[in-house]
Amino acid sequence: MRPTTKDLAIAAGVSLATVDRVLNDRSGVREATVKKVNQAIEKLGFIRNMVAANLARGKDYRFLFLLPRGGDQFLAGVLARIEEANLAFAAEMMRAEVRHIHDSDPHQIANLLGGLDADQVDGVAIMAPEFPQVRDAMARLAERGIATVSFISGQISSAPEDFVGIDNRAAGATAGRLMGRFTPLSPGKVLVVAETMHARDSLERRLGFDEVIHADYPHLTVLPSLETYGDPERSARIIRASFASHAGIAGVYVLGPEARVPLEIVTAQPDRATIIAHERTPFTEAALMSGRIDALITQDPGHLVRSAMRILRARCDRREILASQEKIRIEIFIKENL
Amino acid sequence: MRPTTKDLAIAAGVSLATVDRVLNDRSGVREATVKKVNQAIEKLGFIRNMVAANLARGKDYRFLFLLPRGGDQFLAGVLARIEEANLAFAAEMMRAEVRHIHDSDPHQIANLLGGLDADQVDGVAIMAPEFPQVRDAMARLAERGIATVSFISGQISSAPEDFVGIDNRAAGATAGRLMGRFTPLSPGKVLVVAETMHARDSLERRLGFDEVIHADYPHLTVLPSLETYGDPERSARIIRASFASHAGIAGVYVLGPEARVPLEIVTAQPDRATIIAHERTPFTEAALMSGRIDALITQDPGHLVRSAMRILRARCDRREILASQEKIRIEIFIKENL
DNA sequence: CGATTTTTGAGGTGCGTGCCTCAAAAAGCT
DNA sequence: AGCTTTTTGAGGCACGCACCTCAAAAATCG
Repeated sequence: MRPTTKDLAIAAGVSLATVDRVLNDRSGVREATVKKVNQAIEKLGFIRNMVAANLARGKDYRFLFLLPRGGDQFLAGVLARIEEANLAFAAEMMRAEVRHIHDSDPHQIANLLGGLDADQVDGVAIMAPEFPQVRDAMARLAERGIATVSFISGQISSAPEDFVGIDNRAAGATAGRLMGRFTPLSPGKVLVVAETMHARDSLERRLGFDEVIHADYPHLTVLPSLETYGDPERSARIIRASFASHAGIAGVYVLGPEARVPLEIVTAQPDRATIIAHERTPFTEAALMSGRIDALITQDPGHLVRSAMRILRARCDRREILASQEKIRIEIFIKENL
Repeated sequence: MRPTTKDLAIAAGVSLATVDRVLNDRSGVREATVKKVNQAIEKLGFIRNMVAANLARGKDYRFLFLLPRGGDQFLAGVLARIEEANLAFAAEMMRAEVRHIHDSDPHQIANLLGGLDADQVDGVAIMAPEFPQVRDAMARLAERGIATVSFISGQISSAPEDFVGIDNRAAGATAGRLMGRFTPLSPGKVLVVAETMHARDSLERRLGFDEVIHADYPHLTVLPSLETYGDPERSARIIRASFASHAGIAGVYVLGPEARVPLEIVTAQPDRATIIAHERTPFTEAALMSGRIDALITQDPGHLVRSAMRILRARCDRREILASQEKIRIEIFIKENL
């Protein structure tokens, strides 16, 4: 049987009340007594039953996901997974809500964060571009006892353990490697399509991609990134223009999750280029199955969501996390392992 | 606030005792009353707090992993993950033990299963080859109220929801696709190395591999599988012999987790063949990083272990699982996304 | 209809912990 | 030493549920 607080009290030679004070680090306990209790914890291998603790406290964990308002399919998937996680984690007294933000309005985001109260929210997962205001607001949340993690797009300041998402440089490098190995050894050009290169994620992916191509596939020339700004028409126009002005495009790397327009244009070309895109959505999935996309570099939205919630929860409980479980993998999908 | 059993009792117009009888399906309640309570559950959206229930019951979940005695690095990784999971799941009152079996002795396995008692063990995850005796023993466990899942190597009889592991045909197909795309378009031969082709896993991987190669890469010839029987010397001998008698070996597919010997021989050849292997171990990882292996097809041991435990737990609680969380992915690793 | 059997209710105790109160003990100070 | 302040202890109630007992109510049967 696992030792309980009662056993602990006896072993430490103190009362239950004192054990309780130490465990929940309340004030009014001498250093020496704290030490006695901690030694007893060591000796007994006491593991606190957080489940009973939360029951007693009547506590449930309320988390907030701050996500961009944008409506791409990847984000829709994340939302769906949050709903799912709410069901799965209901038994553990955790629930998450979503609040949408304008990801180009740091002021609004900072305001929202500033308005959060520790007895309404226990933790926040934030997906937002980097702004000093946001970073500061996050720091102030921490001071008020609200746990935070950066979600998917990491704030540069955030420590690795506060970031839930993939290493985008490595993801780009992965795309680069596949591009190199999937295209013929003869000289060719590679098109890179992004929504915007102002986002750090895109920059990092591009960086990783270029590194690999330059180092190991010098016969490939990576063209300057095309920015669609999320506008399908502009997107179609600039991609068509690229094909018109460049002969021998052997590959296309789509940096973001919106691959529809690039795909249409590319597949309409006489010579079929290798296409590598990011994120698994109903669209990219279908394209992969039908052979229009050659490989997908993804991160699992379900894992992202659950991991964020588990990490926030661990922070609330001042617990260590199980690193191996929370490491988000850069997944490679081809038709066969979808 | 979530409704409690007390709310349920009021809503159903019965007493707490009756609610309790229904929830834990004890006898002595009329059909009509059961129905009333269930309707109230629906209406209130009552979710039973299993955490409090288990606290009250003083219950903890004891699971058993039955694993082959064999000592490959992949299995060692699984063992390590079980230890890890024991820490992570301690808070949820679950723990797992490992018992080793001779995977060629169905009698021993069936005996072991037959000797298990429902008040010592709540669930069992079994990794064993297919034998009728084992299948029958598993069925009898179920009758005695002990949950079971097949672990990694699926019993053919087991329903998909009782299997924790990957689709090996698809894994083989994935390897086939990568082999096809990673090797030159010129004619070549592909060596397949397995520990034994008597295991269903190996057969399925080979099957999936061949399907893809035959369909899409007819310039590649897949040679008959070489069986090492886990013997390094035999292994070295037959692989060397293959290289001696076949010119133009463009690729090597190592079906199992023991890639050391094949790798040594292959890298010693003048012409470097593409190597694809299974499972992530310290050895294969190092080989991938140094470029001696081109790609790794893996399943995450940590995920396998946790998933098995969550599924067994859900069975015990007669709960649905979150399918998307329990789906084991066929992962592709290259140097860049390791 | 009365006798018997089956259902149901009321209430208690315990699981491991949080959190509160009040009084007692210990420590620190002049 | 006497006083003040800080620590500590004892005990109780609560959380949501399991499980037990005993008696009362309802259904069933002949």
